[in-house]
Amino acid sequence: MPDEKRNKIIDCAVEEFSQRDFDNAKLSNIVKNADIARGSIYQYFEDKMDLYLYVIEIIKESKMSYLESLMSNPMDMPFLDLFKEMYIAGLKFAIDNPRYIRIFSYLMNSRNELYNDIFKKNLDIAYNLYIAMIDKDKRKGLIRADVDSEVFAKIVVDLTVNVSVEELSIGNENLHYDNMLERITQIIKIIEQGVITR
Amino acid sequence: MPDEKRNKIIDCAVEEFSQRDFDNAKLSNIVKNADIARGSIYQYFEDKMDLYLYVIEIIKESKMSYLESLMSNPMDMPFLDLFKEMYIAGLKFAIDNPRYIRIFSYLMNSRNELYNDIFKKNLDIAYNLYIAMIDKDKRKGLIRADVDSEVFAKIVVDLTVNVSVEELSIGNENLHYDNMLERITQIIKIIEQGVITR
DNA sequence: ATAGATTATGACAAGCGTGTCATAGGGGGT
DNA sequence: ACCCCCTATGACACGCTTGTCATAATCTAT
Repeated sequence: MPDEKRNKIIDCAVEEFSQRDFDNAKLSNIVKNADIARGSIYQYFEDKMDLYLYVIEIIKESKMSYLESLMSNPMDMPFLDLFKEMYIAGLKFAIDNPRYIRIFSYLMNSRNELYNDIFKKNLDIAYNLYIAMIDKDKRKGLIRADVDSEVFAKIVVDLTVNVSVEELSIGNENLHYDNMLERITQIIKIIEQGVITR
Repeated sequence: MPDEKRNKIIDCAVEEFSQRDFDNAKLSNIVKNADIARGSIYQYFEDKMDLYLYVIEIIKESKMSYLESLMSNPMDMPFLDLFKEMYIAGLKFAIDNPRYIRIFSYLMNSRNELYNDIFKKNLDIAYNLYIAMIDKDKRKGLIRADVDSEVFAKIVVDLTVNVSVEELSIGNENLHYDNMLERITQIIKIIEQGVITR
């Protein structure tokens, strides 16, 4: 399990899976870049899928570390504050780990069972958490009672999902922290106040 | 070019491409379902990609027919009215053509050159049109001047893109017109008025 | 130094896909 | 009835991939 070589394999796997989706990623490229024999990979991993899942696990853990501080007690802050913090955390993660984002992007877009296992589940959890928080804010009088909680939560989920993935996968180079911070501020302003003249 | 058989091929191609992305779609399945010989397909189409692009073209035309009435003079109506109409048109298209939606979904998520050619270009056009319309509404006093036009346009594009694709690709069966109409009404309400207590 | 166990290697088998092509089949005109 | 042209056919060549496995190299313990 522990190994210098293992890490090289994983690094090259991350590189390959960030350039091609699972089906199109080639073990041959990975072994070539890692400078090992084809057979060696099977010393460390069951098969291609096993290697892939290992990479996914690493990414999930990394992403979690960015969100940890927020998730400790999410119900303590107003929903829109949490949204902003999560957006920013996701942004930092994306900036720090562009390869991870591309891998997630491919996975998210594959829409197969894997997607459901890894993503959909978490999005549903977030969606339901959001609804609960929105309802709490309604009771506190922070959010208007006539706003549809589910629709609002869905909008937020949609926007969150699109953040990093879209920016990076299009090969956008102007993903700078300050630009993005300005953008999330504007998004939240629109969500808070709406767009029409009052 | 004109043929009964050609239509059968196309129908089976639509079926196959709606179940698998381009790479995973198999010509073998198409010819099997169309009940023709493998070689026959090459009588009508250059290769797999040629067939695919033909299908994409059909879908684009179909989608256009749903949007046509709206696009005649889009600048005549307030932006949010146009957004609502487009959302509804997209919805009708999705309900009428679930297979087309899945094909588009796969393409949209592939994020390769093809995506850029077929999708990105159109989204950029829409995005810029939206910005122009938002600015016009600002001048008319319908939309507040302090709203960031680009961010607003981007939110709308994001939401529009996600409509049909997301609903259908997740295999959602509760994509009913009335539900969706209610939803877009709520979305627009949030965008118009915001969510915070005033 | 040596035996034995563990790990590395890369040629190769097996599978699966597309696109081809020699051959067969079908009209329509004479 | 015959010929000719055009379309249909499906076996097959070719390419590309993953995972295997006999063999070689390396390490470890005595």
